[in-house]
Amino acid sequence: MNNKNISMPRQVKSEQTKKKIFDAAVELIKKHGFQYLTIKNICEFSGVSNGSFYYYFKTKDELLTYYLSEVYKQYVTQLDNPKPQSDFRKSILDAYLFYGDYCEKTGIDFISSYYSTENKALCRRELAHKENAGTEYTSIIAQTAGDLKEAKKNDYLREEIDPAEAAADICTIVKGIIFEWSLNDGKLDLKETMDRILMVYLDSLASEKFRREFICN
Amino acid sequence: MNNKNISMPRQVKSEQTKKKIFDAAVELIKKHGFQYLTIKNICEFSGVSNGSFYYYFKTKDELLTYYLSEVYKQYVTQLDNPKPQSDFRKSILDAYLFYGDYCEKTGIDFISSYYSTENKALCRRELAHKENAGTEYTSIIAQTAGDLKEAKKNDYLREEIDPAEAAADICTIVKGIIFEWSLNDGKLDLKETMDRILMVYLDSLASEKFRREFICN
Amino acid sequence: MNNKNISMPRQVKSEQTKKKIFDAAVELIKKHGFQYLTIKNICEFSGVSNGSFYYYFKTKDELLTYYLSEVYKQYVTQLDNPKPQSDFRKSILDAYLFYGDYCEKTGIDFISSYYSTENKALCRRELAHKENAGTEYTSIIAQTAGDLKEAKKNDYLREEIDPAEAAADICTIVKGIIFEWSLNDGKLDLKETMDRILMVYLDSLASEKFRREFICN
Amino acid sequence: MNNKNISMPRQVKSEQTKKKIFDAAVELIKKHGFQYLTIKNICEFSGVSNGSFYYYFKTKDELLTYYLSEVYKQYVTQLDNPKPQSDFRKSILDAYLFYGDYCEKTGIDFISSYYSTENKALCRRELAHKENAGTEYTSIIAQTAGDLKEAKKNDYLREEIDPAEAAADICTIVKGIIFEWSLNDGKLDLKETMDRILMVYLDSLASEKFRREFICN
DNA sequence: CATGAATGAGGCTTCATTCAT
DNA sequence: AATGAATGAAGCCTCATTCAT
Repeated sequence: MNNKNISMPRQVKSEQTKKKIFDAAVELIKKHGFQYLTIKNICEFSGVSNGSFYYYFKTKDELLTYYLSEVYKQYVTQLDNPKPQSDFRKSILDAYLFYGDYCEKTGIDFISSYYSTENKALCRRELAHKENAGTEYTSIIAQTAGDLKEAKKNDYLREEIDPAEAAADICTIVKGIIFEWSLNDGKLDLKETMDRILMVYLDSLASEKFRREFICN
Repeated sequence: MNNKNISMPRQVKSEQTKKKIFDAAVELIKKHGFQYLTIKNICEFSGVSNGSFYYYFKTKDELLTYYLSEVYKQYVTQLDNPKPQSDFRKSILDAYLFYGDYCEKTGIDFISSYYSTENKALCRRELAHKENAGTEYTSIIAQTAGDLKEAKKNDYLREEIDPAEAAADICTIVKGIIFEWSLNDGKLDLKETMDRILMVYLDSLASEKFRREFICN
Repeated sequence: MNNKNISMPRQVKSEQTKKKIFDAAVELIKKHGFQYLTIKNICEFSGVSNGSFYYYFKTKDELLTYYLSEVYKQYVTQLDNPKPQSDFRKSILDAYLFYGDYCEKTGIDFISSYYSTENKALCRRELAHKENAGTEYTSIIAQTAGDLKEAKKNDYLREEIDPAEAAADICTIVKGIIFEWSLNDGKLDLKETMDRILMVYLDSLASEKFRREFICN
Repeated sequence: MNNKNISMPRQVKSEQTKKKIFDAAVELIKKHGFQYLTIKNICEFSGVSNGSFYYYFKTKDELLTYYLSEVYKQYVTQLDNPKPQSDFRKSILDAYLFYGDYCEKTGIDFISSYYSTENKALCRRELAHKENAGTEYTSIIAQTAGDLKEAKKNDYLREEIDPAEAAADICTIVKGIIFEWSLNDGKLDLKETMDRILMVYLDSLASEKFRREFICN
């Protein structure tokens, strides 16, 4: 088909096929929703045979898992450059705004289908037992927890706040926001809503000391 | 079959059959989840024939629509008695704890299936245009908004807070909590999580005046 | 299709459909072997839709179970007239010769396919746990055991022989004979072989008293 | 990969690969049964590529054919040392108990799969016409027949018994036992059952003279 | 010799829906 | 009103085999 065929090493071509399958799946969900994500459709759409699909993915679920890891990789890559910030609220908010950005780019349709209560990939408890744990959320939660611990060390957090728990709770809130965004078919400013809700919540975590230093009055 | 058949007016018996189907559907979802809600199962469970099902409901979707409106009716009935409270936080929290209670009683399986991004019944925007608008949430949001407006009137809310918007945001947060609860298959203390997250958020809405009067130090 | 269609009651037609499926399955095995017994083939061959197959049989295995019960019914019917015999050897032999006859009529091809170690329908242990236990063998074994018990009561059996166990062992031997018959594609006189082997075995069960009365010298 | 590659003649390495495939197949059947014997599994288990498999075996069936001849070779080797015994019953029983032992060691799964009416390797009639005639059974039958002939020469057998036929019949009975053992997934004491059934049968072959000399009373 | 990507027919099962009775 | 037999598209997955490299 293309001029690369001549010299393309096997490995590269193989990866391309897997990518074709993956891309087809993403497109299919974006355009038609989760319920259209059938093996047959994936194969037709990607121009790959049924057998090939199962050559690359042992099962349909494995495709989803693969999706997660890919998202995670991309996420981590862009996140490599940490931006140390003194205001823990900003730092946390930024992380989630980045994720919100990703959601918007991925498209409302895909995210909408992806946010199913049956999609255990969204649930850290389930994934905790698997080796390939580490989804978008586990990563962000870890970062958030780090930020909160740092803040606590500096007495910027109210005493009774447990950084780890609060990090998980923030994640839960974000799920609510994205769920709502999906319900409203994107007719909701995702990042603005995140900003508003999270800021109210995060403000509440701050200690008096933090208030004096950062919020002034 | 039974002696009631003789004297029962047609219409009544008809309604009864419809109810049998409906009840079976509810039970089925509660006990086994949405994915078990097949026509065959409904018929077996309700003791009604396949053909009868399609006499009362043109399609499976029609049953679901009917289901939603019925659940809502029952819910509203129980909510009629409002309990005025001076601490807006408690008032709002109570409303949602009541809802959490309802969720727990309804069962994780049903709720889990119900919380789909495709279930527009959860989305106020969509329903605003329909006659049967007003789901569980529109009701609680309205109440919450009322509470917040009342609070604002008494200067218990920070100036920049918009009661209506905050009410909606709280609802979004709650969705996140229930979504998380579903993802974790109920292995999460729903009401405790609500309490924890909402209290942090609601605290943040309160004005200095409110703090002095209710939180003391 | 046929003139019966007009007045044929539902129930009858339903049974006919089930029979069509069943007959198709039997024919298919006879003509092409077990490996051709696929749902698709059954449906095409019987002119019944895929859905109908699953309306009558929950699963492919259920079809086989059904086969067993049918065989059993026929068997029992023909066996209704018991023939009391003083020589337990003859009585037992007759029962198995009858079964051998049935096998021959059913056809070597079907029996050959049917006698698979994977066909748990042939295994009494497995069936013992099911309600619909009672296959061809359980019935014959029961009868044989009865004959042997009766013989023992009359001191026609050697002391150390356990009637129940011996009945089961005879059944095992018969399986061996039919297996061999199948291996040889029927080029083996089934009933003669049964006669020869079983007689040797049964002779050995007899007591001295039996020998004196029945075998003379 | 390893240093042996350098000096190993091509042919040897070739044979090694074929052996690896073969060994993997044997192991696979022993451990997981015939239904696990897929090309994919063989390749994964043997560490040989899919393509290599088809280099050495034109088809899956060719592997099975190869398998049969190999197993037979090994079996015969172990049987070379005959043990002369005066009691023909013991001699024959021992031979089959040895075979039973072999079956147990080979594993219920393989034997279960192997005992198919389609496996003509089990049928002496078929094999008589082929070059590679002589399976496990032809060997044991020959030995048994020899034992019986010897017994007949000494007047230890009832007159009407045909040694060759009886030898074949014993083999048939054993097939029945192994078939039953397979049906019961090995939950049957194979050798005990062999002992019990064969002894009853063999007893019946014995002449009065034999009884007087060996069984005493 | 060796590799492994690619194929596609075929297997079993589920399910919403239609329609004659 | 009620029944239940009949339908067939669709779903996921397995597997022996081929072929370019």
